[in-house]
Amino acid sequence: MTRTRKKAEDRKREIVLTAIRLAGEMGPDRLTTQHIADAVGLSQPAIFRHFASKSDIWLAVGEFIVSSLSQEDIETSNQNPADRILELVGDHFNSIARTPAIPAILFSRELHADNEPLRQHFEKVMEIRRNGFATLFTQGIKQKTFKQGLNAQDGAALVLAIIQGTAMRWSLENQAFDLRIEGTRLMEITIAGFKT
Amino acid sequence: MTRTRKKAEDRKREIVLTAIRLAGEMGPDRLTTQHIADAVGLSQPAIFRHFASKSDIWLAVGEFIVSSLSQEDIETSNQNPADRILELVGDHFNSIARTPAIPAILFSRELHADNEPLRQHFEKVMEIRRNGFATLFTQGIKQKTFKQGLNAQDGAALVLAIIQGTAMRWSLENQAFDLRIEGTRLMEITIAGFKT
DNA sequence: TAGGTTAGTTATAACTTACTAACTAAAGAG
DNA sequence: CTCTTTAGTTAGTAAGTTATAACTAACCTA
Repeated sequence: MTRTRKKAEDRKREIVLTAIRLAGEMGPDRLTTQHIADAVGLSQPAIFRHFASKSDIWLAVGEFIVSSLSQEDIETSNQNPADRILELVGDHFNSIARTPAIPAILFSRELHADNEPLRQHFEKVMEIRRNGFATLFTQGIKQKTFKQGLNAQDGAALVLAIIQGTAMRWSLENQAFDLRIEGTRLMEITIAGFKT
Repeated sequence: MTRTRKKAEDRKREIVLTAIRLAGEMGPDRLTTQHIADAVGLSQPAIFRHFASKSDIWLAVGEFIVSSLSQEDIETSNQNPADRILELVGDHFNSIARTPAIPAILFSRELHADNEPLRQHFEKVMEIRRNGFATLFTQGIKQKTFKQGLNAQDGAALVLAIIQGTAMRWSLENQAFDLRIEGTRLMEITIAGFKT
C-alpha cells in the first residue's frame, strides 16, 4: 500500500478548493472536517496538520474567494459608465456561477458568527465594490447618461441588491437558470430605467 | 418552589415564537433545543414533549411565518398597479423588519437541507408572491402605466430580488438601517424607471 | 378531595464533531 | 544509503446535541 504524500502547500490549496466545492454543494454550515477529509482522501485529523483550526480553513477560503473576486478595476476604462456597470455585473455573476459557494458562504450566519475576521474581510470587499459602482454612477450622472435626480449611492445599492437577490434565488432554485444571462438581462432593464 | 405549568397549546406557541426570535438573533443554524429551553425556562427534554423532533419545530416556525406573511390579496384593489406594488413591498419589508429571522431562515441552507417539507412550503409561497407581482405588472402594462416593452415576469423577478437583496444587506449589517424606508425608496427608484 | 391526565423533571444513551497525542513512513538532502 | 524532516496514520478526548426512559407533581374533573 503506497501512500502518496503531497507537499503542505499543495495540500493546503487542495483543502481550500475542496471546502469551497463542498460548501457549495451542501451548504457551509453543514460542512465538517470529516467531509473535507473524505473528499480529499485523508484522515480527519490530517486536516489539522495543515490548518490549526476549522476557522482558519474558512479564513483561507474567504481570502481565496476575495482574491478571485476583486481583480477588476473601475477607474481605468474609457467605456461609458452604463456599459461598464453591466460589464462588471456580468463578471460578478460569472464569478458566482463559477463558484456557487460564494453566496452561501457570504450569507452564512454561522460563518459570520463564528469568524469575525472573515466577516470583516467580506464587509470591506462589499464596501469597496459598492463605492466602485457609486463612482460609475457619479460619472454617468455627470455625463448626463443617467437621470440628474439619481443618487449614486442608491444606484450602487440597487445594483448590489439585484446581484445578491438574483444570486440567492439562483442558489435556492438549485442553479436552475443561467445566472449570468438572467442576471444581466434584469440588470439591463433596471439600468435602462436610470437613463435620461 | 411552585412550578407553573402552561397548557400544551400555549407552550407550543411560546416555543415557536422563541425559536423565531432566537433564530433572528443568533442565526437558525446555531439554534439548539437547549437554547430554546433556556429562553423559555424549561429543561431541554421538555421541548420534546411538545414537538416530536427539532425538524417539527422548524416546520411549525415555517408555517407561522408563512401564515403571517401572506395575508394580502392582490386582485381586490382599485389602486393603480404601481402604487399597489409599492404598498405590497412596504408590507413585505415591514413583515421582515418585525421578524428579522425571516431572511435568515429563508436562506438557511442547513434548514433547507434538513427539512424538505419546509423548503417546499417556502418555495410555494415565493412562487405565489412572484405571480402576484407579475399580475400587477401585467395590469400596469395593459393600462400603459408601465413601458410596453417591459416583461411582467422580469418586473416581478426584479422586485423580489431587490426585496431579498436589501433584506439580506440589512441582516448582514446587523439591521443598521430602517429596512422599510430604505427598501421602499430603492423600490420607488426602480419602479419609476419602469413607467412610461 | 381522590384520582387520572399531562406538563414538567432528572438521568442518560447514542452520536457527532473539533481537536490532541503518539507513532509511522514517505521524501529529499548529504 | 542513511538520516532528518514532515505529511501522514490510529487512537482517543472533551464538549455538545438530539432524543428517550422513567419518574413527579401540577391541574382538572367527577
